[in-house]
Amino acid sequence: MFFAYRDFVGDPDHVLERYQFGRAHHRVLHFVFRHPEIRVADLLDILKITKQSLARVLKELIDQGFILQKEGQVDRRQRLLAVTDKGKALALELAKLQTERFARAIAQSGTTRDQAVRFLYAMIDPERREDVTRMITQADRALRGKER
Amino acid sequence: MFFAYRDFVGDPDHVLERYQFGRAHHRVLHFVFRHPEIRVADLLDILKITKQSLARVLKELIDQGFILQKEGQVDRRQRLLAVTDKGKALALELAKLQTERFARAIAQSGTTRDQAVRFLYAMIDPERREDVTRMITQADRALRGKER
DNA sequence: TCGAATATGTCAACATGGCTGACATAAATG
DNA sequence: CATTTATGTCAGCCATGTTGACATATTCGA
Repeated sequence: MFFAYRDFVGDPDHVLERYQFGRAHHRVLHFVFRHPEIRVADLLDILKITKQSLARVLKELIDQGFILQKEGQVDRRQRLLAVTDKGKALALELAKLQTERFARAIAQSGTTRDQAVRFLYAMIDPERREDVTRMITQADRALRGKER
Repeated sequence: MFFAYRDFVGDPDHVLERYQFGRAHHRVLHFVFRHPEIRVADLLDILKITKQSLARVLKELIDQGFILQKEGQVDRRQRLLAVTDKGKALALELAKLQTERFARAIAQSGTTRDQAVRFLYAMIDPERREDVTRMITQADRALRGKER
């Protein structure tokens, strides 16, 4: 698990160096990409970090034009986050590396995609699985928000 | 993968707090446990960190009596590392948490242990897989060393 | 046997990405 | 209008990684 994860995050790490970014930037970019118009508070909730930690990383992503903020129309206190075209391109480039590794691993191991996914999912704390599903499938508060 | 790994290392993290240890200590303890009489250089090679980074963590593990050093008989420059009984107990306690999670995940996902292992293995960079196997199976330079 | 290479330790400075606490501002809400 | 909420920001701390430089003991090769 340790080595699999190390190499899994290794591919993106190389690309991120080009922009002087680290893994923290990747995570932020990823979830903002998956959740257009996400609120800062919800992003913090997903990442389980403090807003002070997020601030530094987010600022760099915004400064370099990968993410932009806009005022919420409904609630103007909110700064809704979304990736720019540039951000989308990078997010996709990074995701591609990881999904390719994943696909290769499945092919080489003779497992099915479904089994691998179910196994990884089952490694997560039971009480967190639902939350994780929501985060991944982005059937998120972009939708839930509208019901509020 | 991100969430699975996060929770996978989460269990040990709680236990390690008791001793004011972090993940770095866990990794060192784990590999020293798996490789009795490992040389410092080989440990650095496994962990892929610098000796300065290792030094701090290792010192704490030695000071608190989890690991001990002894002079190599063959080469007296070497400081061979091994866990104490106390270190063994902690290593086993931590390993138990993770193997239990692993076993549960396998049972719940309907995958076989073999498939899950092969999948994780296949996630590793092909050129590193052999090394990783050696590290895990501890058919290590404890043996290889004798051939030198 | 002596000089070079090796194994390890250690000092100092620095980067990254977490953390806490405190406080500011603007907007929403009861 | 007072309070709560969403966000931002300042300042300092911690863990764990990095590089570079240098010290010491020991082994090894010419």
